Amino acid sequence: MAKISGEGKKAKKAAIAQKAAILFRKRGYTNTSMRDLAEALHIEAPSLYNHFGSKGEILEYICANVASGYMNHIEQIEKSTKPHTEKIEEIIRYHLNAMITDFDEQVVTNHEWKQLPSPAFNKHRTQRKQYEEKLVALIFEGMKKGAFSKRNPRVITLALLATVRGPETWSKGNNKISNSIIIDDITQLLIKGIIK
Amino acid sequence: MAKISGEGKKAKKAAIAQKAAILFRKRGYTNTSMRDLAEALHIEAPSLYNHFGSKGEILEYICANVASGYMNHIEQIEKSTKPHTEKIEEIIRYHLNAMITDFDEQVVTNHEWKQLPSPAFNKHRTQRKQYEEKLVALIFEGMKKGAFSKRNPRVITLALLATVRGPETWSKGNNKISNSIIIDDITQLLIKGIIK
DNA sequence: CCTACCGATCGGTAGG
DNA sequence: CCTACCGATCGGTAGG
Repeated sequence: MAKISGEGKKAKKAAIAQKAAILFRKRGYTNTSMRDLAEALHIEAPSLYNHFGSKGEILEYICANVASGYMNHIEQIEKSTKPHTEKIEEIIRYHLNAMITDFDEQVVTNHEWKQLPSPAFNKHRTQRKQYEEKLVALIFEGMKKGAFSKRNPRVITLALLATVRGPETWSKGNNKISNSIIIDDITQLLIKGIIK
Repeated sequence: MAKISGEGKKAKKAAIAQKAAILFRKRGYTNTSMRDLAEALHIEAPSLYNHFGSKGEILEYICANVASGYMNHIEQIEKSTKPHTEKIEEIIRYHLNAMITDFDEQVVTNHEWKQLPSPAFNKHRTQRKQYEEKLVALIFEGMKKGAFSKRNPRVITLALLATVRGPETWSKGNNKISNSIIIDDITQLLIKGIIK
């Protein structure tokens, strides 16, 4: 008798979400039907509803995972006593590394989170706002301490967050460039631009 | 008797595309139906087909306008004899200014160009690639001349293009920040990061 | 620019 | 996990 709940169920759920992330990234969330996703998993569309209550819940699963990764990381950074330049550098590297290693989930979250169903949408939006505020505070502190050039801390924060999304648009042809060069060059560009 | 062709026709076409850009940006291209667009224009959906052959042609109209703006600008820059730092600064400022003044069209083009119908898709992709190559060349020259820090020119190009898209994600709440601060702070961040 | 309408496809449910 | 199926909505056409 096969297990119908527990570990097997959770693993199947994760497998569905992983495949969904690939399709959602390639074709977009709205352009990917539950039939497309089912076909990629070699099952029929209604079977998906044994694992997720709706299409929106699959997106929610993906976005929540990504968001909690970022929140956990920045909370760790806040606790540390490192200089601000190092803190910002670690955050930049976390973003770039996440973008490269969890490419599909990251891109889908950034592009499609506004299509999250209602309660999940508000929760996710709040998390993004909280993350942004933590980063603004870190950058503002660095400016006050004289480590960073004095500019509008919110503009710098949003520019940093935009830059670090760069690998999103990388085409296959650019993949000749190694991950470490991508991470190092972008990190240095940003740090050099931010510090005094 | 109303004119049924010429200037009036062209103006109506532009008006449809402008409204479409607003809706496509807010809800996404796929999530905006021809009925939604028609309603916003106070006409019936089938009437739209007197101005555009398909939904895809509306997207094509928007993306082609944006693309030609960028191509014309960089070709002007290539012709000039200014130092490389000034050239790059002008390009950065063009991007930021375009993003702020043609917000909807710019965001829609960046987010939805991959949904362009087949011939337009290939044309637009080629234009983006050409633009990218021109920018890589400019940055590589600047590095060779010793004006810019030596890094992978393609990584720097793609990071620059990502950064300059920052205002895309600006929320209304951040609009307390003036456009000139946004443009100046991001330009300075990037130039400082790029130069030697 | 409108009314009337079509075939295709969608997310999701019933029932097993 | 499947078959059978539904109501809603979509892009687009016919014909005026």
